Amino acid sequence: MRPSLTEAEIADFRRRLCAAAERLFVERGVEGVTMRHIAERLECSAMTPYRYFRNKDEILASVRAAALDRFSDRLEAARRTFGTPARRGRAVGDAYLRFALDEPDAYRLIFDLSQPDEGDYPDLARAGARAGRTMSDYMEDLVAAGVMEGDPQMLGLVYWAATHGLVNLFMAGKIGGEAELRALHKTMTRTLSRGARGGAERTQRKARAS
Amino acid sequence: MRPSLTEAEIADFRRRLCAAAERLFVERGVEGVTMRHIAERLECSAMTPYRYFRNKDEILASVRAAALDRFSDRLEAARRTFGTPARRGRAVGDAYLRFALDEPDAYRLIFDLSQPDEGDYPDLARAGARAGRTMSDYMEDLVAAGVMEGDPQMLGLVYWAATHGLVNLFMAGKIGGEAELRALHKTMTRTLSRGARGGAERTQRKARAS
DNA sequence: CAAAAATCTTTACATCGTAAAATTAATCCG
DNA sequence: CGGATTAATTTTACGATGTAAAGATTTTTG
Repeated sequence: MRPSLTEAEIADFRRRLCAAAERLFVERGVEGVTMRHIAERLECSAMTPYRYFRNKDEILASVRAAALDRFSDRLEAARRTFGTPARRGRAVGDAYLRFALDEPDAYRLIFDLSQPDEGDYPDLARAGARAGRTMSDYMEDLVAAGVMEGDPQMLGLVYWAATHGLVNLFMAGKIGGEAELRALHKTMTRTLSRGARGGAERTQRKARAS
Repeated sequence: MRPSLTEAEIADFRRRLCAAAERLFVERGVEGVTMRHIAERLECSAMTPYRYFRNKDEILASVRAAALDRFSDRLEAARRTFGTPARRGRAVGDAYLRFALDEPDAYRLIFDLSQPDEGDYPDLARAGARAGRTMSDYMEDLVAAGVMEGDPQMLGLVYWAATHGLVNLFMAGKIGGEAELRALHKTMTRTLSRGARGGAERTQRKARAS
């Protein structure tokens, strides 16, 4: 009988398919990535992808997971920077922004392709969790170094949320140019860390008083 | 000849159509709001809506603009609260969160129905601009009262972005419950205003030194 | 009552995701 | 070599979607 597909063949096809889907996303936007267009790029019929993915959503989840992993790679690389914890912290924040700025397609892909039911796609869940962990690890560094005070995970969420919101506003054209965005982000970072440190000081003062 | 539709008739039909679209969004989610379903609710043919709206996108833009206006109403009502500027400030922040919490459908509607090309829909643009202005006005209050320092519009953007990000994370189930969300938001608000005030103090110190 | 014109409905088309059936291709066994 | 077997792929088909074009309906006016 005809030989079944090798694990490697499957992996290879999946990779090529995801790459095609991503190029389509970049070239034609979200609604340009359709089964039939993907198949066209791969020079196969519209149904062939269904031997490699359950459905379109699984494809999108896979593409998104890959992008999220590239994102996490960048953040983690920044975290391995030499220098004081505070400097490393700044490096991670910068890395976030730099990723959004010089790979805007990947960034948009991560957030535009999101769907309500992430739970059904383990790869995506893993990638999402990893990115989240990277952000809170980064905060943990700062807390350990006494630069910030509070629950690192919480601080990570807030910082991440604020940065993402800023990038969103930038991409929607609500913020002038890259320079303004960078300035805003820097101010925000300073503000957040000063605010958090202020909190620590007050906590100390309170402790001393009692 | 047959009489043309009154301005009032048109407005009425538009209102009913938007209401139907919104109910569909709430009951069946984004992808449940289709031309044919809307028409069914209105007991007319699938093509009738096209006498009142250019296309589906214009309908979505209209629904979204209405929701945005309700949102702005709430924020502006909070801004009219009695008390110190700081108290009013907190009231607006709380109003934002309260809106997201007790009208989650309206909140999701505002952000889920967003599309790349808002420029083609003046109503939506106006509603969006109004909401943005409300946020920066709120910040202006705080700056005028000396609670914060910096460009109000910038502060508004950051605060709005961070709050929105927080709500997003909450709705994605990344934050435990409402209590946790409220706590996070409160911490964030405190952190941001302390940070901003810290910035002001430092600026003063700097000014005195030179 | 016929003409005119505005509203509304019907029909039709391209596109979408994908289920089911039909086809092709590659291996094994006699 | 030549079916038989079975995995991979393609073809065909279906129901939905947004909406263009054509047809039907309704109401006012001469």
